[in-house]
Amino acid sequence: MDQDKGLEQSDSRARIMDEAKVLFAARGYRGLSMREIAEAVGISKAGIYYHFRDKEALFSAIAHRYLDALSEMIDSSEQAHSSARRQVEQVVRLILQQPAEDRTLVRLANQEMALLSEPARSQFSAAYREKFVGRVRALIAKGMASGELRRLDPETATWALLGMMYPYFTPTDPTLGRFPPESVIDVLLCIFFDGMGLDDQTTE
Amino acid sequence: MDQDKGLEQSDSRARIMDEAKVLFAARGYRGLSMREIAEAVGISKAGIYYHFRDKEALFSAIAHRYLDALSEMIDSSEQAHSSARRQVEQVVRLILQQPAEDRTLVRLANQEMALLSEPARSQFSAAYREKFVGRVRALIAKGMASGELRRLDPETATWALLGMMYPYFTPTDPTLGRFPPESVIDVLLCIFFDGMGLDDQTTE
DNA sequence: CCTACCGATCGGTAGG
DNA sequence: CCTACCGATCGGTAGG
Repeated sequence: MDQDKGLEQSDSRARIMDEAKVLFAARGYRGLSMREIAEAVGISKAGIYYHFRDKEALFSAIAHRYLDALSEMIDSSEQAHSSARRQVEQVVRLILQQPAEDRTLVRLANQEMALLSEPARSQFSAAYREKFVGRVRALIAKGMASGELRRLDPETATWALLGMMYPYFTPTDPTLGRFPPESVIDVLLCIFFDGMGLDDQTTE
Repeated sequence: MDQDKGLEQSDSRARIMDEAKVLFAARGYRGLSMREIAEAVGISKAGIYYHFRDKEALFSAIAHRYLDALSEMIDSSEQAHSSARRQVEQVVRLILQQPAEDRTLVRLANQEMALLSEPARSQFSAAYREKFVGRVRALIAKGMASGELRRLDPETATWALLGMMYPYFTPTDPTLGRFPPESVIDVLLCIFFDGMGLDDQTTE
């Protein structure tokens, strides 16, 4: 009985988060009402407030759960590959190979977080660095230290890499919203590691 | 007299767009009410509806005006430099040297456009390609044709370049929200043109 | 007839 | 978890 209750509660909570995740990704924080989430889940609006203190708590739970998923991708990349460059490459592949509704959470969490309260914002910001950006930065810095990568500012290089993935985090553009094919991922990695330049064009 | 009337109307319209631009950039489309815009401008809410059919028309006008500004940046880059590589470089510099409230419009327009009606969406999407993305793509394609740039997929390369600038289009991150220093712009261009790689790490 | 608005309020819906 | 609601505020519009 107690087990059943526990399972049911967790199940409801997870179902709310799963439904809301997709809807938030498509419509943004303010563009989605609690009523619509309730209808999608098939419960009453008050039912959501039983599992989550308010709209902000629901959104934050989805964002933090996704940070844990990203952190696990970095774990697996670190275990499967030895060189920093391969580890970075694997992280990029794992992120871009996610279904579109998951990929968009990177962008969503960061941008819509500006609409939340200060405690929620700073808490997410800290977790975002600790569980994801800081770890990617550490991989890149390690590659620079070992001589695999050029010694540029690691922070800027990290954001350049993450930025190159951003166009695939938005479902807005019809030609980009779907799964990026393997060839696109290869091109992005190729540009990041080897660049677009051919000749030395330092003079105008 | 007629001149004064005309100037006043244009002035009001421009002032509404300027105030709303900053507020939309900080709070998103749904996060900002017409009442707040009116208060910021110092007129009544009905005054805004005299100049713009509705909220959507106001947002679209801001987005399209910014596309024209981006298009002019490309014009000036094409006139000032001969090589495709330098032209691309100049476009990147002009975009990132804009004040933060202008830079964020790239991201804002694209993402919040999903909340608008289908006609507004498709109209912006077409103008976005015609006036900006398509022209950047053309510069990159020209560089590939002339042998200045590696022959990768031009569309993917364009989005990689624009993506690298995206982290500087969001005021969310405190360490990135402000003006990117010249050195950051240099690092981005360095990575795009020359890449991060040093050794050949094709084996695992 | 025109412009550039204002005070007040409409029908609905938000988060709680 | 539901039904039944609230204070407030939403985008938009009336007559003057």
